[in-house]
Amino acid sequence: MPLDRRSGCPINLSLEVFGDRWSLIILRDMIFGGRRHFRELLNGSIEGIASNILADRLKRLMELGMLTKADDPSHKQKAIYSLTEMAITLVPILAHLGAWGRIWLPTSEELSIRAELLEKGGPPMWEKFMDELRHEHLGTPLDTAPGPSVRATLQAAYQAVVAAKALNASPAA
Amino acid sequence: MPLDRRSGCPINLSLEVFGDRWSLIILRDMIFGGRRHFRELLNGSIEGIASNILADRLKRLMELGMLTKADDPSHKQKAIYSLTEMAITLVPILAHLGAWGRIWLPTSEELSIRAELLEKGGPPMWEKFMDELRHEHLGTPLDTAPGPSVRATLQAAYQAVVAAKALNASPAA
DNA sequence: GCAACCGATTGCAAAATGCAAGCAGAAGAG
DNA sequence: CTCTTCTGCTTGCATTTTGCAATCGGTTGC
Repeated sequence: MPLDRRSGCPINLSLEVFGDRWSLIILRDMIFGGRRHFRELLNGSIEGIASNILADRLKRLMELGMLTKADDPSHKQKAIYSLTEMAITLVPILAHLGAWGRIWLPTSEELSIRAELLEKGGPPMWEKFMDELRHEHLGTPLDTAPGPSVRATLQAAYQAVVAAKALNASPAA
Repeated sequence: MPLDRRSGCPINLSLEVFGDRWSLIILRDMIFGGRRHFRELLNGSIEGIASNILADRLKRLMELGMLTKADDPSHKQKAIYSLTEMAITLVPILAHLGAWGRIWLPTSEELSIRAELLEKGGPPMWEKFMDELRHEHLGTPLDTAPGPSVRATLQAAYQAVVAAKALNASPAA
């Protein structure tokens, strides 16, 4: 999957970066799922990526400048992956993509609630989320008011839907 | 390339629709380039898609509900492809994608001027463009004021940059 | 009549993907 | 210390997708 520069068109070049089935899934799991380690990404995503593909994509995303890799000080064998600013600025695109998919595709309710919330939150919420990601991955100071993180908010909404569905499936006697 | 529903996540489903190298390029050429025929798409795109891939993708995009196909009354062999509302609502995503690519990737100046203009125009310009596309592809009445179309505006900017570059390359004696 | 053009299709080589197994080394439990 | 588990990642191999070039039956313009 070489970046063979088929043309200098911004859309084409963007597609050469994540116009495949897995790159954006990996970034999604890092951004929204907070995953930082190889195994987390391997076992964590619902879609079930193969380990060789994951290794290849991580390498590729690093070469493209979307990720960096560092040793985890707490474990000599662990590598920790970080998003770069380039990857963090994908948040608005992911938000739009999620919103579009939610409208037009057969999404599952519990998995689309996050997209809905992110859409409703709009650019201010995206900015807050990006600020949090910068803090988490780049070490920059948080300039937003303390409180529940955007990721925690989204995650809580997801859990609430899952719980509600479980309740509906087996209602209290 | 089956839509095998790896998961009901909106982002994942979106990727199963256009998470490949060509689908979005075809849509880009239809949306921004105004191309409606097989040959126009085949020869028109700078990236040079193969005819079998183009045929396959057009079929797939039709099955997904992004395109429709009709006979061209002026030519018994010509088929005319139209965007559906589902495809037209990709405009904001394409605008964001173009803006992102323009910042982070080595785009060429003449090809990125359109992305820049579209970004500067913001949501109002996107809405106007979508309205024009609906008129063109779905036959709905235009509800915007008459005047130069968004596509014509973008195209003119592109031509201006090309002309300026040519002038720079061989300045007047 | 005849070349150019229409939307594709075919055959084939090359590349990407998916799957399962395995690797060396480090950490944790007992 | 030993045994098991976990770490990121690699290997081999079958299947699928892609890219390229040639071609097809039919239509159109001249």
